[in-house]
Amino acid sequence: MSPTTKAYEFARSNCAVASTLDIVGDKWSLLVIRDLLQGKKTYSELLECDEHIPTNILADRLRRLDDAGVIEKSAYQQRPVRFTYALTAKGRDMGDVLLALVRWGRKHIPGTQALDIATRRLSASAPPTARARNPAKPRRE
Amino acid sequence: MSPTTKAYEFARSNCAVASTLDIVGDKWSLLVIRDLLQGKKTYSELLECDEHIPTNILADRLRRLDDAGVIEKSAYQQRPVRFTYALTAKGRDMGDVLLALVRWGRKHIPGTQALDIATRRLSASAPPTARARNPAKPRRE
DNA sequence: CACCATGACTTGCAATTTGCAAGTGACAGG
DNA sequence: CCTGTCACTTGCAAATTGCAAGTCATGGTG
Repeated sequence: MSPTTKAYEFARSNCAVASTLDIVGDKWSLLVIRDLLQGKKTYSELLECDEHIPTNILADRLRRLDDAGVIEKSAYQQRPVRFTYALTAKGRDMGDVLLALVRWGRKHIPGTQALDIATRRLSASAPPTARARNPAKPRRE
Repeated sequence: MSPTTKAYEFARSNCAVASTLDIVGDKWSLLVIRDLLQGKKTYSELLECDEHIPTNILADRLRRLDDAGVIEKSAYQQRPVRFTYALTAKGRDMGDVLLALVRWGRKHIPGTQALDIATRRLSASAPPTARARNPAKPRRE
């Protein structure tokens, strides 16, 4: 078996939040879902995200999300075989989580941008986030 | 300085989702916020969650969340000094993210329970989650 | 045919981060 | 003095990340 991850095999508790985090609770999964929601389809497109996801991590996350039934992998051509990744209905429902994250980020982290899809649905809320004082702690030494 | 974490020092991109995940994008942070939202206040109360958070991880997450301005630590008594942790307004706004996660979990992961607060706000949606077939992959060998 | 190019990954490996167990420091009570 | 509680810290081994480089199938070009 691959040396990359075998974790998330069973739930930490029956709490809906904890169980959901068992699936997408890491720094990358939701970004992959974000990109798929925005129309990216292939491995190489997903690899080019602004956050520079490492290729082995992307392969691992796609595997996990596929296992969890959040996305679906399918070949769109043979010779040479090439794949497409797409969200399932289950995955598309993550859109609400993404939207909540965007709203929070736009409201509390100065200088952050919304997603294209989110922008359309966010319409009137919050101006272009005026770069200003961030109420974060002065950093403990 | 402590050997526990120094990461999350700068944003991976200006995307609101990515920036928010830089703060709460791990398996534990949102569970701590969940518990604070549900009324837990002290370190030892937080330590007793169903998911068994390791004590060093809890200490680290509280430090991070405090640095990020999501929670606030304050002494509620001297001699001996004892602390209370509470969400700031910024932290309370994470409630929407939690709610989205609960809704997704309840809808797509059989056998999961909602939070107390969420239950009140979730009222009519979805029955007590009828334990049934989970459309997850049959596990690649 | 030789050579370069894609697309989609895998492998190696060092640097972080987890997770578990045990230890510490400041008191309070008996 | 001994035991207990709260709030953490330390030590490590094990798991996960992140970076660079390699692989494999096939297609195109000269």
